[in-house]
Amino acid sequence: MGQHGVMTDRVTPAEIVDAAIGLLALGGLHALGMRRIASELGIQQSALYWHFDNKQQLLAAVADRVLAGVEAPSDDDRSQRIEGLASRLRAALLRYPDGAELVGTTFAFRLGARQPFRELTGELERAGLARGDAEVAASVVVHFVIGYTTDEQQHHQAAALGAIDRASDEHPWPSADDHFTRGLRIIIAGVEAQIESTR
Amino acid sequence: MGQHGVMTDRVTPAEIVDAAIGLLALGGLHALGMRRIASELGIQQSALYWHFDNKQQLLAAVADRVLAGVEAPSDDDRSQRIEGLASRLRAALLRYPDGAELVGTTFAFRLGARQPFRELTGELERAGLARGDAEVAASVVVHFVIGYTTDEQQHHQAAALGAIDRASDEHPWPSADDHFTRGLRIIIAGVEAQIESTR
DNA sequence: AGATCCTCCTGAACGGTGTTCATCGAACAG
DNA sequence: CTGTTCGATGAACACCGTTCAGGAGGATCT
Repeated sequence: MGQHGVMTDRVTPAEIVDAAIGLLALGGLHALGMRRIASELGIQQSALYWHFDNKQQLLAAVADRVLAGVEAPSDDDRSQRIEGLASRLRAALLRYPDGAELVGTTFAFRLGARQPFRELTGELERAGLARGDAEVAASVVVHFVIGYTTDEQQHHQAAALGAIDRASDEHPWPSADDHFTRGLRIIIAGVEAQIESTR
Repeated sequence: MGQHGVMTDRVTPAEIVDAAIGLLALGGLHALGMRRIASELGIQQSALYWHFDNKQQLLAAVADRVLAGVEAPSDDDRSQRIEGLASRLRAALLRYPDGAELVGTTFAFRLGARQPFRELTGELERAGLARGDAEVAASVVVHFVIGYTTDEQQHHQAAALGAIDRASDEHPWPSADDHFTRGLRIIIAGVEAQIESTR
């Protein structure tokens, strides 16, 4: 009835995700190769394929970890709950380089990263929207958050990698958070209007 | 004063983009490798680097071609012009496999694909929004169109590649266009509300 | 106790990828 | 005819994700 013996040197999926998160923090998606992850664990790359079917599924597990703990604040005002959830989602994406792109790809492939979308959908159903309408509205919010943040991170990294004209830059760059919040509020106004109209 | 002699076999950037577009139509982004493009032209891969600094810039030229001719319809109603522009943008992205992802990456890198964004911004400025507000609102629209369509195309191709549960699918799949339009109208309602409030 | 099974990993290989660089031919200018 | 510049070659470099036969070792069964 062993379950485990002592069994050091063996590796669990959770440890693999830990190592991957560490590399993501240091070098972004570029550093997240199978060989790099494996060598971080003192393991052969091919060993990873015993725990995950392919790289995409490993990345999906990483994306889920990036989003762990993202949930709506318990505010009295519904708009504030939605805005809070979107802002926390954005903050989670910004915590790691390429976080937004990673989550975006995983979300599009339907391999994970769907918890915030589901929470948003639930919130909107509770507000009186039909299931389908709630999903549509939630997808508007989620696509904006992911898309805007991907854009911002990719531009940021491209600029850091040199060779970008600071002069001809369209976003002169203190105001990314402000732009994001203003865009988000436009969306929320539209959502609230629809809730109003179906009530 | 030669300009050109006869000069067959030599290749222009436009011809390279033509070949790339052809491959994109057949096999999506996966088929868009430097070797594939070069061999389509009967050329060595390394020759492409004389015309483009790197693959990203070549892809940016392809993305601009994908978006060629996307412009707002001349409708009396401003909301209809915005909705029409967004729908035409979406149609252009859907014309090629991976079109949305290609344009999204190019847009984020600021290497091209910005014409619809600029047109949208102009439209909103003409409606009375300040420059910054117009850009924010335009980015909400563009990010939704690109994000939603990327999602749709990626899911579509993942499903076509087998191994997806049709039963546990969250979008039961006749209604992608309808979902898109409904999401777009939520956004436009929010934008119109802001135009109203600043007038 | 020995034989078997199953879990987890190794080591090597396969077929790709984007990018660089020395070299070279052909076309043009003076 | 000489020199320069454009445009292309072909080989190499340093990676990448994925597959697969095999082996080590603990768990289970007889």
